[in-house]
Amino acid sequence: MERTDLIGLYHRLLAAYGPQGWWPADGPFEVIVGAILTQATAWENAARAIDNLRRAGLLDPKRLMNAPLDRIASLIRPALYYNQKAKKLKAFLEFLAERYGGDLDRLLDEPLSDLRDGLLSIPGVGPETADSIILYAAGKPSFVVDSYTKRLLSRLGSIEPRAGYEEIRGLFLAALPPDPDLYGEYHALIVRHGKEHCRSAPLCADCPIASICPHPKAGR
DNA sequence: GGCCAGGACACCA
DNA sequence: TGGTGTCATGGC
Repeated sequence: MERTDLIGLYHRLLAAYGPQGWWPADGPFEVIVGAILTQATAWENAARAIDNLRRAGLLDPKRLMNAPLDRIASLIRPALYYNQKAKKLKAFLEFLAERYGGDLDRLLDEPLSDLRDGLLSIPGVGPETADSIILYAAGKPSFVVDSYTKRLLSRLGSIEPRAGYEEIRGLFLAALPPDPDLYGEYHALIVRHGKEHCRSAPLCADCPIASICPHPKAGR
């Protein structure tokens, strides 16, 4: 495996795309709702679902907690897998109520590792969703790995195609200073790049990081 | 009309 | 552990 200069990669992406300003949300609770609703779903569809919740006055922990499950599900239909995601939202709110008396600030003030363990204990919250919440809602340095991240590092030869989530996250944690702004911008840049380049195997023509991409068809 | 989005989980061998 | 099916909308 080649070792990719992850700091250098960050600067290349930043130079190519500019700051992305993630997460697109108004306040930590909206970040959390968005993190769950965007699972395996285009952000535009998740955003529609969030708008529906907002118009219904349910973008609030207590009010969403008291809303019927089928009411939530019908509002978030655009977000795909809406029945499952309605249950996931409820599961998060039950966790928040039982462990923190419904106080979101108390949850987000937890030390990073405790916060991560707590979030991962919630059914429907896996590592990517947990790290998104830790990073973008709590503002703590936990790197978010998604399918774009995995595909990019695999393309660059830094990981085996079957590398697991924690292994990939560990590469970034080891290479970068624990800066939430850096992590947040980096993840957003990887997503931006992934949407626009290298979707299918031999691509990379006019790719902004082609000069460090070992792929034969990279236009270097 | 098919394909795929900023995953997680259950089930199987 | 790793592979695979399920969930089930909307835009291109």
